[in-house]
Amino acid sequence: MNIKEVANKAGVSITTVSRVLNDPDKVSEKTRNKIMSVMQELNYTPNWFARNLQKKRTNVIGILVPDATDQSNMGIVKGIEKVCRQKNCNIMLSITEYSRTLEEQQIEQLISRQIDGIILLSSSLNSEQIKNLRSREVSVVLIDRMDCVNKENVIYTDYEEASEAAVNHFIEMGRKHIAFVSSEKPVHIVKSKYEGYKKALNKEGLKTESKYIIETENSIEGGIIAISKLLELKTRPDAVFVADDVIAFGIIEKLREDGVSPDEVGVIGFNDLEVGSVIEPKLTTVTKPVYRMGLTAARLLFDMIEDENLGEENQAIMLQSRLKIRKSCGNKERLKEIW
Amino acid sequence: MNIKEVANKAGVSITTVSRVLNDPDKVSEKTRNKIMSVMQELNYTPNWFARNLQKKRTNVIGILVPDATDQSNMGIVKGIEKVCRQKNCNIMLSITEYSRTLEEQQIEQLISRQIDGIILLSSSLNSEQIKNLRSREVSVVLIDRMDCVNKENVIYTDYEEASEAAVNHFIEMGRKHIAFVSSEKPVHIVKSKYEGYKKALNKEGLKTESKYIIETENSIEGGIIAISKLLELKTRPDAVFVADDVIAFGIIEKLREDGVSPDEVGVIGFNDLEVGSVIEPKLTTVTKPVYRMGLTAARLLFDMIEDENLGEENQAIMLQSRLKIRKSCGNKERLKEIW
DNA sequence: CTGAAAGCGCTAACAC
DNA sequence: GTGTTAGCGCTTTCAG
Repeated sequence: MNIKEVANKAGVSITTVSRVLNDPDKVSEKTRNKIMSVMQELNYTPNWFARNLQKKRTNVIGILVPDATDQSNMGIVKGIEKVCRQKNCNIMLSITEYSRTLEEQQIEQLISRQIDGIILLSSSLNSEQIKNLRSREVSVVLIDRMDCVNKENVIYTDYEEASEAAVNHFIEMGRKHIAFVSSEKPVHIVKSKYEGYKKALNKEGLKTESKYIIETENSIEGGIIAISKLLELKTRPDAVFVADDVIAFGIIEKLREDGVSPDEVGVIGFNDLEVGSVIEPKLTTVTKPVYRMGLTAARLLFDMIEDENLGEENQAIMLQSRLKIRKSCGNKERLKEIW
Repeated sequence: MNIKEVANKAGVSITTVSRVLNDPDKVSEKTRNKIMSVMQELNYTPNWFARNLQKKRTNVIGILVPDATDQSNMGIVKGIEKVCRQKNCNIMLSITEYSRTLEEQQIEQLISRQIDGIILLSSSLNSEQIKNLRSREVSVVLIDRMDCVNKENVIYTDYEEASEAAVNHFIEMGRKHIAFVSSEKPVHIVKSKYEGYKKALNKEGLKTESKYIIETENSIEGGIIAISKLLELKTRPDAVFVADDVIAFGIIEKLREDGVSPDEVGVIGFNDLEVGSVIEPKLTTVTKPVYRMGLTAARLLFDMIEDENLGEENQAIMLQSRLKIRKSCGNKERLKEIW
């Protein structure tokens, strides 16, 4: 089923058929109607490939996520999708499993498919590789690569500040031994959070102690393992700042089972996953505006795709995170709680 | 940058260049190396559209999910992606928001992009529409459309049986007033679960009572609202079978806050989300083999794409769900608990 | 307002 | 082993 058959059946040239597809106004209403009904009848769909052969844009963008079951990642994807739908654009989704090699391959694949642009979530590429992407014919927007600010287009959250605020909250409550628990990846996010943690401690003249810095798996199980180690220390921590709510869930559970109250060991998580409000004690956490990050990233990308000039200058956009105080941190007054 | 330039620079014809791309063996090693180095140098990527213009397959499949932040959905997608990666196939992801209209549009879009196949998660289309898809040139696999068994290719879980088993468990424990809480969508899943619930009751000569059947939003909040209604009844239920863990989380929370123990009101959820093991009391739930469903669906789809004959006969594949007994249902013995 | 014809970049017979 | 050539289905000048 192609344009030729439609043209034949309608008794016109293929040019005219093509026109009703691209410039309907330039065809008389009569012929247009005729052609359209023939299209219907023949169940005709224009061949996308033939079409794109002449055009520059494909109306497809790629999204690379490390993990498709990560709630935060998918919240971002949801935001991106929203914008794509308005733009009549399709999404190619690739999963990188936090592996640089996989990510490289997937990017090559996507580029070879002539996508218009690509959004990288917590990319594992080094900045050199990211820079090289600019020589290819795709627009690129990074999410959560704070190290590329000023060099690339990037959307991120003020992880460092937010983390500092969280740890500060512990300090204000008089906690002295504050632990930091995170997964290994994504590197840049973890690093920022750690910096914020360190900053808060240093401001108060406290030192980071390696025994209080735990790296674990990004899962509930990982949290249980991490807190178990911490509880075995001679000097237990009296607070734990956790880089991801999922890990915090495990920590909270273990603490509850061991009968350790938030007064003894406070916990603050990160990302504000919905279930944090259901566990006991309810999780104090730092919000991450995932949906908005997705929207913003997609809009930035389309700005670049649609306006060559905008592609030239890099734009870094920082969105805000804030502390959401609930019970798990041990705060009794909860003056700040508005949730 | 096209094949011609490469050919010129390498001093060969475009055919030879094309051959190193498609049939490297048919080119002498010398020329092949020469051409490949020129490709590198020129940073050449073959034009995907020109290529697919002659070929039948595009190596892209579409996946339609109602909600990208639903853990179960994305677990399935992960399984599909695994297979796609092996097959060197890309995924176009579309989100339907449980809307039939949106779904129709997205499918049209995808088909117009000449995808090889499409996997529909909890589709909202009616069976007529699904049937019509067969006249288009895409292979289709449905997930969770039990009503289409024997008529289409579908992967599903024995929701009905599993639900019956869950409700039976309540009955065995002596519960008399068992409520059923679910969201409105996805219709077919909810229906199956309800059937299982009904079956279990009827077997024991119990009747379903409309006051115990609650439809709510698929969220924690929805769960809170639902259980609140139930608690207000003159005759409170002594057990609640919930169609989705997310709703169950809300229910558990409300019950805990109100000081209602699992002995008074037991709860069993569905889907086995990871956090179910962290809340208090730990959630008894029914597993859903999401990852395996994804794998299976993708393999079925590729079988059809790769082997015309297999496309003819429909295949329905049912995977198993089972009850995972923890504390929330009020089971004291927990003999069956192996988790 | 409509049509003829020249490609878009690549593949696939078919020669040499 | 390599090149010539005819399309794939569509868009887009350029004439009429």
